[in-house]
Amino acid sequence: MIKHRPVPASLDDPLYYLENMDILVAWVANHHADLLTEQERNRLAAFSGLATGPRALLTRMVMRTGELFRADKLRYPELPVPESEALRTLVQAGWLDPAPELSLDDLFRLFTLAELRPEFADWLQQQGHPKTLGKARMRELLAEPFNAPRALGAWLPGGGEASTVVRLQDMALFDRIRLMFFGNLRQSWTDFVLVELGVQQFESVPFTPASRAFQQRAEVDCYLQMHQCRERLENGEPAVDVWPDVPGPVDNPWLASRRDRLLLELGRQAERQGERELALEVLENSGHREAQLKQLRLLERMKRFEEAWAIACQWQATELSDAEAQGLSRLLKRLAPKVGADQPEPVDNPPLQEFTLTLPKPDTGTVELAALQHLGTDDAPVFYVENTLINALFGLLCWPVIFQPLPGAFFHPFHIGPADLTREDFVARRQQAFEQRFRLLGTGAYRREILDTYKNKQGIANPFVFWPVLDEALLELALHCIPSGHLEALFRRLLNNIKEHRSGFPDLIRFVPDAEQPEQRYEMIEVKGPGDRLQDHQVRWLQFFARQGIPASVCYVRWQDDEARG
DNA sequence: ACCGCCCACACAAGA
DNA sequence: AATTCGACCG
DNA sequence: TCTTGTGTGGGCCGGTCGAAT
Ligand SMILES: [Mn+2]
Ligand SMILES: [Mn+2]
Repeated sequence: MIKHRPVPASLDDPLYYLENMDILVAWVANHHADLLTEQERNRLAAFSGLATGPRALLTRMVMRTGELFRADKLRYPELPVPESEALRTLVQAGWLDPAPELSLDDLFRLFTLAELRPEFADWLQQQGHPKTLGKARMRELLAEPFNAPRALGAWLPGGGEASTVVRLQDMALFDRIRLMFFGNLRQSWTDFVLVELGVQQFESVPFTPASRAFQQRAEVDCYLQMHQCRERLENGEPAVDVWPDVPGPVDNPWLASRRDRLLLELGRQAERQGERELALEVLENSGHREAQLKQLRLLERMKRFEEAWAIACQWQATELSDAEAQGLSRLLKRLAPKVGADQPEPVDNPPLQEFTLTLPKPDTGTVELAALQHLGTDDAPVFYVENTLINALFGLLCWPVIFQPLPGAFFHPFHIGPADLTREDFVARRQQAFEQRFRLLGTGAYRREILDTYKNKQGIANPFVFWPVLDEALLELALHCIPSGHLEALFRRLLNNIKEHRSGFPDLIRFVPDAEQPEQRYEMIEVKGPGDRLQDHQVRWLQFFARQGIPASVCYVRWQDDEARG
């Protein structure tokens, strides 16, 4: 029987992890063979040809961190053969290097302080260091004099024979197939297990065997190369050294936006490392909004006002998102006097509702909870929901649209949402389906629909639904109190830019189910403690609420004790 | 749905 | 000596 | 004083066990 969908192994099988690996390898060999080199295909075939014991042990190593392992730390009683025998086979078949060169760092990761201390005791004593050095300090001291890699026998001539260290040879290949299968490197073998355990549930969306994350090998290579760049940055490597290895501009929009984000991070690091010219170049090459703004701010700080002004003006002449307009107008306001231009006319932002509360400072709990306690009554209960409520109402109403089996949207059984969720054309590809769901808001059928979906899909992952904060009573209250016209306005803005508009909602929502006016049965409240301030995207939602007549306000909290002093 | 986001909070600098 | 941290596991 | 920018820290199954401080 041909498997159209990889199904995780039962955990009753003691070799469940091997079955999962076999499933993944077979899936890749069947559906991604054209993205592999001849050599890689042969290697995978050789893997599948290994006997159970060695294959299982190799899988265990692939699933663990790093490439180096002490043989005496590989203890897997479920194997059908002794570990030593499986190891021999793997060495003979070229999967393991039995005598790898180890750096000092490798050595210190593999062996404990107690094991290392006697080996370096004499040397440290000669240098006049105390015997009780910690592991990190000891490694620092040894780093320079012992910077050359050595085989284990040369590091530990005394006690070394008790232990062997092996190096996994083909980790890059296993990372590559994991990437091709999942379409990312954040998911892994453990996703199979979490599903079996019931910790995670994913919607079952049909996908054709032909649907996959990558169409060309060059795309996979590009992803892997950018991933390496990011890792190097995280390890503190200077931005100048990483920049030459960043792939050039790419056509694939998904990879292009990943590249934009990488360049933003690279630019940040460059700036922090004092490489201003590099930062400018890198940020200019990123299409990311924050990168563009950062480039302008850096020019401003370097007093290159004319340059910044020119770019900013050019940018402002294009179609701007709310966020761009917001960031750009702040810049233009500062730049105008520097270049002798007129102050740009201020955009007429609607005023926001505000009020101040003075509360006793609670010993425990957050400022949001303190405000909630104070504001909530039996007739007007208050909930601390932030983004979760509106997002959930949207996710539940539009469930079938979100999980519509479009080409390229789903390609393995472990998707939280469609792969193209934050891509430019996500909504356009589903416009009719969304409109159809929104029509339910006009007929009143949406309440039933949302509550039914809440019951039927309980616990199943959805990028808009955070299950632990929801319950039926909250949903019913929300559906009673929030007019459907408001919901439609909120949902349409959300769809307008999912990435930017799924967050920034106020902390609290207050329901007044018995209010006369249907428009006044609820109110959203953003709480700000002393020293906190509204974030940009919070302001943008609040301004939207104000323009739409959606009740919302900002609650500034002061602590009673501070006030006496202040 | 990309080791990233989504929040509050802390500190600095310039107007 | 007691606590914190992280790798590993199902 | 206000505004604005920037950097930080926590939390991501839950439990066990070894290692480090
Ligand atoms: Mn909040
Ligand atoms: Mn708040």
